[in-house]
Amino acid sequence: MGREAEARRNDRRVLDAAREVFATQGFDAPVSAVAARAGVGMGSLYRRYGAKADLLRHLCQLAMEQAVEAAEEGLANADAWAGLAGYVRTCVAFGSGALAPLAGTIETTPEMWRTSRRSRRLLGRLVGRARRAGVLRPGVTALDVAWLVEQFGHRPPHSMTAEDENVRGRLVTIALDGLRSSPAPRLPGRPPSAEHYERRWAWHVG
Amino acid sequence: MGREAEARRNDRRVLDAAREVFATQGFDAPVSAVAARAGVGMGSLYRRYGAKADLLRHLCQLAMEQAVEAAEEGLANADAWAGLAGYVRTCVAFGSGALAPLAGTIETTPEMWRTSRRSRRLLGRLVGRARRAGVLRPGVTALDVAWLVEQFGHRPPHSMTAEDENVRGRLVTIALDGLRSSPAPRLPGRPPSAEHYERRWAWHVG
DNA sequence: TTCAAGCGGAGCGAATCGCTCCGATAGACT
DNA sequence: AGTCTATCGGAGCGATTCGCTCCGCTTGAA
Repeated sequence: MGREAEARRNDRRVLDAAREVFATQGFDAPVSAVAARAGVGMGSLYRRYGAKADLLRHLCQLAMEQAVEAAEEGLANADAWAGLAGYVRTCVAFGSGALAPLAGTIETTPEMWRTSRRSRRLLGRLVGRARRAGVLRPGVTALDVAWLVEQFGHRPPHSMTAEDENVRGRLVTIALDGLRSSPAPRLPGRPPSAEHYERRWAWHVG
Repeated sequence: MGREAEARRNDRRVLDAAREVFATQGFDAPVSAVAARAGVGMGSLYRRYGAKADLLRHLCQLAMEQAVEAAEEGLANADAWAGLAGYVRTCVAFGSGALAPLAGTIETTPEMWRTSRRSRRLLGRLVGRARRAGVLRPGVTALDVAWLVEQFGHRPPHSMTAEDENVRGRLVTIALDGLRSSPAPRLPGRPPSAEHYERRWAWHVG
């Protein structure tokens, strides 16, 4: 195997190892654990990613691209409900919300913001279509769905504002009504705000 | 204020501060942060709790007692569904599942095991009553409800076994059906096992 | 056979954390 | 009022951990 091929194989291994190590040990797991898991030396890892934050950013970017892909697949489904349900299942399955604890701990690149917004725009279309088809519970917004996805693969949030409580109250109602064998009433509280959803990712220096 | 009263006040302050600090910063937050938040010196904190693990164990114990109380309140409600729903809402509200990441990181005392089992027995009665009343979705077990509560106040799990996937698949279905304005089908997968539920808390030395 | 590009991992410096120890403080008792 | 002493607060110690660098070694190419 040539050096070039080995480099590509190493990059793949590092990415897989990073996903697994950070998912199981949390994001403050040592970089050496990632390198060991990948069967790669620290030197190779740090030549590819100049710092731990770079690796984490790349992981975020890949996860968001995966979410975009899931949304496009959902929209490709002719059945509006099956498309939305498939999106949620897919995102939860690959742990889309698992990177949420990183919010505010790493600097976000413009590319990350672009991908995030693209993902949310696609989800908006998915939800809007379901609403127009009449298969969606009244009052449910795209951000409700985004929060729901994120909640399923989440450690306790780093800050619990009144808006967070509002969001959680909605999710609890959803889960409760899913549990109950009866028709579903309208959701309580206010719809989540996009500003609140984004603000968590603002980087706090120092 | 007498020394005795000050000691009691300090104990309360430490507990409140610990809950807040660990909830917002995670369980590896420094003990000094708890002391600072409580407005108490390290000496006072460490005289009451000989080690950080002692403080965490006490926090677990209190949370489980709160869950027991919530279950008893639920059973006191004549309406079987309202009782169960109230239990879930209460547990999620005070972050009953927030201590789950501690599983396996601290030694569990016999008293903790007793309270845990008492809590689950009460939840079993709550769920059984709802089932007999016909207000509960078919196939839902007490542990389904326990997992659901825990999932809503959770960072990404430390280990993702096949059984974890099974559990998560159930929760996703519940949440999805809560989202959907249609009657709810039977839950997929197998019911969660009590052994799996408990095993996470086995202490791994070293 | 020689060269150098790329690899692995030992180890450094810094930062952090759990916990101890002791001077300061303020009720309790005479 | 004066003394005693139980309790308080927090500076600092020792140990651990982690991000990252640096260098000797491997291995494919010329």
